[in-house]
Amino acid sequence: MPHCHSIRQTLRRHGFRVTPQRMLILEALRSAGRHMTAEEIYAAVRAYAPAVDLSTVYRTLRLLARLGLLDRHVLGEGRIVYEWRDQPGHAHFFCRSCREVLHLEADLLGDIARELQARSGLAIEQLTLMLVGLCPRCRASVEGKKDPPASQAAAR
Amino acid sequence: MPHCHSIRQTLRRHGFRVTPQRMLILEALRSAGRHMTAEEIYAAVRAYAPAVDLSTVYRTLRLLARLGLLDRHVLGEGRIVYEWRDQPGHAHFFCRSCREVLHLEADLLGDIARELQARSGLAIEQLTLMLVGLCPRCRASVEGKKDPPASQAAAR
DNA sequence: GTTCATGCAAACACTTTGCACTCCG
DNA sequence: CGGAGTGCAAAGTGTTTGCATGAAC
Repeated sequence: MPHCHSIRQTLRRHGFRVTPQRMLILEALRSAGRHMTAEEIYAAVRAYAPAVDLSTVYRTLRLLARLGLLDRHVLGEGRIVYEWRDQPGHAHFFCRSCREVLHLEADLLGDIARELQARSGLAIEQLTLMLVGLCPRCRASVEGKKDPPASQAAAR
Repeated sequence: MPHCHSIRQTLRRHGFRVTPQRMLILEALRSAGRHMTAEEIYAAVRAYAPAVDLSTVYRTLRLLARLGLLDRHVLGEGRIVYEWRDQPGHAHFFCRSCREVLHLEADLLGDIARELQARSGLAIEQLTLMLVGLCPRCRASVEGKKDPPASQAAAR
């Protein structure tokens, strides 16, 4: 666990305790290397420590997010996910067909933030670009069929 | 009600019925001219028709969003709001201090979508730019104080 | 030893669903 | 009239909270 020490420091510096639960949750996210829902994190942690409670996961995620040790994102359909804070800025793409979530390297995000900040006088601390549509695969599979934009079948 | 006729047409065209509930919900959003949560829409509609049920509001919002008659957005903290589809594209800014939501005119959104679409091969249908930070007013009010990035008090 | 954090269970907010009746077309 | 749409009640999700026990420092 490389960042282990600095994490302990961050917790202690703000007057919080270093508990196995907190370290486990961080480690689960770090080693997964992808975003996870609270439920997924709960499952991952319980593989190591079956006694950990879901409420502890929620409490811990909120704390760690506010300490800046991990990021919280709201995806396409309102699903909330967390991820280890490493990539500086990237966008999430939600495919409405296969329900897959893709990460997009978006060098644009920094530019967008700067641009908006200059224009508006806002202090932008977090920027999330959320996209919904069809991934290349699903796009190809519906190609050819005239897709009815919102047929009765599709709308329910 | 100006758009009234084309709305009826859109519903009929897809085989859905025109009901007072559906028209009331659309009208509530149109006349409000701002985004509203399901609960807010429910309250607004009940002012005119007290018998309308909350489940009908949810069912109708989902239907109308899929027909493209209104937009569904996920805001800063995961709150879901709906709004009358008029502005082509704009971003939401959530101030973490006063919890206000500001609309930003973002001419950039179109450009961003085109850029990403070209690079990635994705079919981008919906693009939401979600910002969190401090609005100019709150920014000014915390100026001077060295704000502790995540003090114990702030973190719980 | 204090105090903070956890596990447990219960409450909570928001959204969806099953069903009989209603009313649009 | 037939079936889509509604109101009602109930269940489902995902998340938060109160409290006594247990762990971190």
